[in-house]
Amino acid sequence: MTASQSEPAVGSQRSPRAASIVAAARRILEEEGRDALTMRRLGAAVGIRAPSLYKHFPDKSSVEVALIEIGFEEMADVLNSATDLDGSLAGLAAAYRRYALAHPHLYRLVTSGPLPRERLRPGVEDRAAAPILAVTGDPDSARACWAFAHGMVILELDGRFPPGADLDAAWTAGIAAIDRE
Amino acid sequence: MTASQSEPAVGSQRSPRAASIVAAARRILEEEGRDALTMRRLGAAVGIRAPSLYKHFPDKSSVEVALIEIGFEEMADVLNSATDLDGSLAGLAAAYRRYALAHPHLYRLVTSGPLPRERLRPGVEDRAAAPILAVTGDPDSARACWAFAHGMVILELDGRFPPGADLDAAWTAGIAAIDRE
DNA sequence: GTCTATAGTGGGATAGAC
DNA sequence: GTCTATCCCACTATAGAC
Repeated sequence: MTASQSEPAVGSQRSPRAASIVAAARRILEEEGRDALTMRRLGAAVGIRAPSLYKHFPDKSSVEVALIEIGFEEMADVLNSATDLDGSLAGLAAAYRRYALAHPHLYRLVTSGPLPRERLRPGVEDRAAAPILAVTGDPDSARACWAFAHGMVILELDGRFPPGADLDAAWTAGIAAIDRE
Repeated sequence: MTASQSEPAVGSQRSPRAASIVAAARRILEEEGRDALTMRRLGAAVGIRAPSLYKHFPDKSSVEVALIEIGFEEMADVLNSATDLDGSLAGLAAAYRRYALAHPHLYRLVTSGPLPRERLRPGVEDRAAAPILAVTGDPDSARACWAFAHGMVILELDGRFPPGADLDAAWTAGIAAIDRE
């Protein structure tokens, strides 16, 4: 603990300027999607020119990595809270879905495509996964459970279910199956 | 039936030139991924300049739509064959996974992001979904089942499971849960 | 730490000649 | 149906002045 002031754990260890850049990046991502997050757009959002951003971050992917870490941390918080309140698989699943639907573009950034694991702060990914493992018991069931939840969410976000589909019922059916374990 | 010769159902209703363009597009997609599929690259693969492609397709997305239709049709074939041979959920799931892993980039194109349903030949999507519905019985379970399978596949393709994860075991755990229904 | 200027790359698509 | 020439766009990133 070398920090001289209390501060949010998230985004850690950076200058205030860098923190405001990450905050702006998050705003752009969440409001307009991943393609809208460009260095020009990000510079404009924070009030400087794109090239100046490179004084704070070595490249664009470093900004994205910061966002991915935030997403994992928030997911960990959300799932831990759900477990504390409820303890049921259904409660955990509902919390997972709620977070993903509330932050679709951040969820996508965190869960889709290759993950630069070596650039993440250690343990960040595991802390988000822990609540699922805790409720299912074994790792294989946890992975199956996560795959189900991720599949449901990403198909919903992508509009892949038929227009009239009852997704609550599909979630319930899936959870019931797992729970019968 | 107005066709005067026997022909593969796939890619249908187009000039031979257009068919060869789609074939080349598929090759590029499968071998190098979606980003590699550009009009310049596609023209080169088929031996003409990019602008000439626009005599055969109105735009790039039309080529992609043709590929999506092919993907759906092949998936329908694969799942129907699995059902005919076996009839078990496990057999169906294995066929689903096998096809996706054999054609990762095509699978992604078909199942990820927004789907231009109105541009697809009618029924193409439903025919791929039918075998899953047939084995699960009700639509809610079918959607849960599909979400599980898609989640497992896409997380595997994206390298999202931990390096040592036993994915066969995770599949088995998920299928066992659904089967206990 | 900010700027301007710019390099370098690549993309989709159109016009008009042949 | 193919070509050349070209437009217009957008992006990441760097150089060098201030």
